[in-house]
Amino acid sequence: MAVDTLETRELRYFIAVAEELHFGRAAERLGMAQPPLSRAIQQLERRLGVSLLERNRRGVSLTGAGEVLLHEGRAALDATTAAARRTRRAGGADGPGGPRNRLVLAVKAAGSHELLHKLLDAYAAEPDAAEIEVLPCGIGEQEGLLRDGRADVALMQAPYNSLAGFDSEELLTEGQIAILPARHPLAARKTLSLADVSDVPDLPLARWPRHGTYPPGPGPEIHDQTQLAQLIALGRTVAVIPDSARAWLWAEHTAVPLTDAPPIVTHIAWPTHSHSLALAGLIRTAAQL
Amino acid sequence: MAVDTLETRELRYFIAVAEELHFGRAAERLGMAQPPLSRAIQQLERRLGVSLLERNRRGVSLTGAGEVLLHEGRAALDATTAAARRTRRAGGADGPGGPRNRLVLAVKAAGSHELLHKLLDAYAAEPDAAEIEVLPCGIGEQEGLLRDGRADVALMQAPYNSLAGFDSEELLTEGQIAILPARHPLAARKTLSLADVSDVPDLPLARWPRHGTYPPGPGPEIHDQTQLAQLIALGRTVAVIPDSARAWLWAEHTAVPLTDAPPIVTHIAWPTHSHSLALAGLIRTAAQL
DNA sequence: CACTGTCATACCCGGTAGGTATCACTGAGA
DNA sequence: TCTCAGTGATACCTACCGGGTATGACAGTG
Repeated sequence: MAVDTLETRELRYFIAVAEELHFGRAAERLGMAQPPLSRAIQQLERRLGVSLLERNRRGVSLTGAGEVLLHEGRAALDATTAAARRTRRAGGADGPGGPRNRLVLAVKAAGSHELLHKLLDAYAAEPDAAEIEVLPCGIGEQEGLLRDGRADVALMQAPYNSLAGFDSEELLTEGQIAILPARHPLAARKTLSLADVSDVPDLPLARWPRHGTYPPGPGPEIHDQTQLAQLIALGRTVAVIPDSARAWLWAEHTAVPLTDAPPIVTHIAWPTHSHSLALAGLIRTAAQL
Repeated sequence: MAVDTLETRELRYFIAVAEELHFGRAAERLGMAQPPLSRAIQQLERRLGVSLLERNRRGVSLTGAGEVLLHEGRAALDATTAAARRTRRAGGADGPGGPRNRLVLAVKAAGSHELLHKLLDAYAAEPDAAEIEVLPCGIGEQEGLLRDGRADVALMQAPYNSLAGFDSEELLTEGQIAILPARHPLAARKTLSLADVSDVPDLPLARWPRHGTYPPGPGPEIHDQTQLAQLIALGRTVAVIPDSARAWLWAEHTAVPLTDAPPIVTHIAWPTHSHSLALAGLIRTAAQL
């Protein structure tokens, strides 16, 4: 085989080993036995002429080239499965008799709710609108969904989401508010600054994941909106979130505008190389909102 | 095999057929016989549950799903070979004893010459600079080189190059000049407007390829700088190019500033997901120029 | 109505991916 | 020091499947 060709199978195998750093567990995850996996990785290293893994006593670690292949390979594997998924969708293979024209729109669950509603209504009114499947996802999951083809287009909020590697169009800029327990003293204020809410001893700031990891700090780690709402209602934390979140405030919550928080810009984003007519229509509709 | 997995081999095969629209020629290009290729495509269609090609009398054409797979598949295949190439480079597999740390920088041949010189000098002065291999390329080839891993980073000029899908940093903004045959009447002017040079009957404007194709028009199609220079010297054409091109003017050329041409912005650009230390150093150096 | 061009089918073969059994090595305890 | 557990590598076998050749089916053409 050519020296700069990789089979998808080889990528899957290497990524499994590189993530587990253990041939046995990687083989189990791949649903195969350990020896053929060892051999496949050896063949890969031999063909590339590069050592990818350091087999030292008690374990495996990545070489520099291995790090590169792990990152580049993930991107390549995502692109490959994206190709398969989008092709299947384009062919209407989702279900028998399913619509031939469908877009999957990834949205952070309960985020940008009002904007999403307006967008869907406006697009549905278009003459030859495709069917839009709304795919609710966790915080910061949109990038991965676009990359591996589970979604075609997403609503993202800068700077929470990274727009790097996607094309995008600005939709909405909004300020941020602090959401506090209604009974907390700070809830009585007309406005607050970031400094006011970031160092309250009895009310540590909630922490959101950024690119898969949580920043350090005393506050609770947040996975979804509901959990956050409950923790605030219980008086355990305070959150800084976009203005449109007022839509889901509870009775025990109080929203106070923040004077100095960075504005949140909601974008509609899609993979750079996309060029389907349905997607173009959706983007045009969104840009006219 | 899982229904949303594609083997690299299948992608190569399908893309060949989709580009040739002819099984026999595609098989020849792939260095194999036609029957196994036909069978492979059938298996692919069956596994995806999607029809990709329309085999009608006298030829083959793409279905909608086929179009999607052609585009997405090209991106995926590029990403895969990029992974292989960059891994090999990271492991120093380029040559025996070759340096472990090397970046390939794609530059339009003879473009941004002065800037490139400054960049290379400044970077070489850095304490732990990697080796930079300058890869001269044709007009608008940088994008492909970055995508399939033949290059790690490129100098691109907006709006000639499309920065979509890459991260980039602005380096230089410059105006444009018209390069004319020295003996032409227009060469005597102090300044010109785009209108002045775009409709001169005896001096049709040279045409550059944009994304692989040439815009229509009477002027000659330009492939490289030297050819352009010669055609201008012969009095056959006029070109509108960035100010820094004064560096390679011939004696028979005259440069006249254009008052209303869009400015050219040279960027340094790299694949979004890159994160090597060497690349980060080069970008930092470039941003400080 | 032969003839040509094109893709599909039938059938065969060899390479290789994957399985099982086992080895070689190393670190941890008793 | 001597097991013993844990890990990756090796040896060997089998079955599948990717690829080749020969040929068929069909349509358009002179």
